[in-house]
Amino acid sequence: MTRSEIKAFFKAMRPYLAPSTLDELSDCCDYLKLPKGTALIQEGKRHHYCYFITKGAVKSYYLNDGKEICSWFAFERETVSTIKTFAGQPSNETIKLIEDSAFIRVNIKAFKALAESNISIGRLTHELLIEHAIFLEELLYLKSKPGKERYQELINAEPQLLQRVSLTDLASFLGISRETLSRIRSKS
Amino acid sequence: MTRSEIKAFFKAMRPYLAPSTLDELSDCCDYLKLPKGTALIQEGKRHHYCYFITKGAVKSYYLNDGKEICSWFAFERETVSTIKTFAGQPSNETIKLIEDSAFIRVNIKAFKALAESNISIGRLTHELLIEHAIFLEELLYLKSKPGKERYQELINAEPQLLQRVSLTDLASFLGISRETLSRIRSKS
DNA sequence: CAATCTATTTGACATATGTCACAAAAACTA
DNA sequence: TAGTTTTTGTGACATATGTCAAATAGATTG
Repeated sequence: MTRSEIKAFFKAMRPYLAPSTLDELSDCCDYLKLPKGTALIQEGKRHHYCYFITKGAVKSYYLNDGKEICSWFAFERETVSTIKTFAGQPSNETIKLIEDSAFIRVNIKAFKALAESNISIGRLTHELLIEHAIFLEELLYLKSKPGKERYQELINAEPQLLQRVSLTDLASFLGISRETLSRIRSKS
Repeated sequence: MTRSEIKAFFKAMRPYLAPSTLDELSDCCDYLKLPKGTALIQEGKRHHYCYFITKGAVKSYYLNDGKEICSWFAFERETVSTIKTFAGQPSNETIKLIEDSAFIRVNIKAFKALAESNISIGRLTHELLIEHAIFLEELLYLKSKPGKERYQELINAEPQLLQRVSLTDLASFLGISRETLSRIRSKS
């Protein structure tokens, strides 16, 4: 992916970013492709990058009694990091690729420095934080419902999930057992 | 509460705020006392203020099939708003006082304008957003556990909750029925 | 393509939790 | 304080969900 493609990516994401801002931003970025199964961020470790998915898919999870609990999935054009990473603290989640994927990667320190010197990048990080919080609130709302409704609402809102996420991961995300998910699906 | 008490409140909250910044900030604030039961923010409506609790307690909830589902509680020195309110959108939660309470109130537009003109207020709003996101992630983590553990971890982390929150609200927050909470409590 | 491995489905069963009804306790109110 | 309302606790029961084991389907590899 060329530098001008990186700029086009951010321009599509936030049309308000001026050409000079896109120059500054893309200077801090690099591009990388990684195979399915790679861990982008690991539970318990500090990381220094924020990622934007240009192709592929990831899941975020943490371990509870040795069992993976999925907290979310992300796909093309979505921003991927953990808030703890953003805050400079060790992550409490692992982010792993569930497909061969490609990312634009930004160093968080450089990103924050830019945000302080360039007001529209400041606006971008502010908006990313607000969107992340809204996303988390929607997750909480979803998770407050009974399992059956959780599945149906989710599939209604994002039918493409079923094509790209294993039912095992989906069940753990929904907070129900694989078997229960299978039964919910066979009845509807 | 006098203007200098308001300044002292923010100074205690963020020691990095300079006297001149505290002046600017406190100019946008007012102070108000409200009785138990008052709704600070209502589901479906747009609101224009962010609150800081100086005394008292609130709960946030939304309705599902006519039933209240508590999403969080907040107490002295905590910041109270909804992220949707912050984003200028109608709130999807109602925030109601569960004790007679007192607040410092800031107009969100003025707060955001200050954040753009004064870099340390910008830092403050940025930090508030990050803390809110971390708070939501911890809630999600808590809610991914079985009901019994949710209760025990919560009471372990915040024993004072039991003194200030009704068991009905606590059960709805934990996502279990009142009766189940009562049984969990009587066994432990 | 056969062989192997992984993911998903199904059955049987135990258990946790919700619901409803009612009792007891506590908090308000006049 | 007595009466009323609200909150909390208990019992009985139905049901949803988890767990374990095994079968089936699907994917991957040589």
